[in-house]
Amino acid sequence: MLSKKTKYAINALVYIAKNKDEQPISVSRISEEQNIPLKFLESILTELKNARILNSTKGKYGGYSLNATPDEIHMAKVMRLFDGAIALLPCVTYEFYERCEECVDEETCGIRQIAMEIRNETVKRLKAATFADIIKREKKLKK
Amino acid sequence: MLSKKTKYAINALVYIAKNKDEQPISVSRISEEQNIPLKFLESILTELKNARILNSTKGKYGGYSLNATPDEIHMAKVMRLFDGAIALLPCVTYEFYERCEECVDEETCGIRQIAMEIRNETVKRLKAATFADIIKREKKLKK
DNA sequence: TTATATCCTACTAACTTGGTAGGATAAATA
DNA sequence: TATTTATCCTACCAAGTTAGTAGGATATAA
Repeated sequence: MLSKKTKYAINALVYIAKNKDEQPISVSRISEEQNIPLKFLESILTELKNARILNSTKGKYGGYSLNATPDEIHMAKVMRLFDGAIALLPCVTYEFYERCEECVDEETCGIRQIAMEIRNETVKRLKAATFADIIKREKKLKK
Repeated sequence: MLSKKTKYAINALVYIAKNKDEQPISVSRISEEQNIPLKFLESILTELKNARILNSTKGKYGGYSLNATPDEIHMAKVMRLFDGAIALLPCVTYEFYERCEECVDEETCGIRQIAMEIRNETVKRLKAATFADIIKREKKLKK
């Protein structure tokens, strides 16, 4: 399950991407429009900025803007940032690899292969889910 | 990520399935062979029994045995029992459905479709991952 | 100088995870 | 029938995570 943090981040990013003509957009505006607690959202956007997914400008009329085009940012990136590994087992993750403590022998583990197949399929789809794609899907559904 | 509980459960079930000629198998034997804390394993096997995945026989020479053939029990069942929903969003799970609080409009949500596609693919693979299949894979890897 | 932004540090309540402790109950066998 | 060896059942607990809140420092446009 995605954490609230990840879901808030995705909603905020979709909102910023949709309103790209009015960037930068302030935290308070996003908070009101998307119903996300202000202070919590603040910390989320700071993390997105530190991960170079967003840019920030301080001071009056400041706020956040995308640091790339919507087709360059995808769900896998956001999920990894806030929730960590995507895979079912730590021994099949690429960016967060760790041995499975419960595992007697990684090489002959019967569920490792299965977890790897699921991971590959899932990551492929999450990388295809760019914010451009998400917005396209929303528009299609609204018709 | 799978919880330790789920991983212990899978390891215990694989062990019981592999040694089906010696059933019932006691908690203490599984605990020693698979390096799972005794009391914790006890509670796990009780849950598996309540879910009718295992049978138990009390008293001397008692223990646990499978309540079905290894090709009838799969990973999806065990994961749902201990970790709950498999999907990324509560609004696309079949057995644990809930509205997404953060969602403004479920019908036009751009990430719901994506989550549903991933869920379908993942569940399909987890249902194919029966204990017969897991053991087959292990044997193949040991060669 | 003032209004309005982000930035930064610290705290916290509630929940989940990964266990442990201790005894009640049931059945096989001597 | 007593003993041994299982499961069954209730209660507890430490550590970590999640979803926030509080309060002020800092930067910038007008």
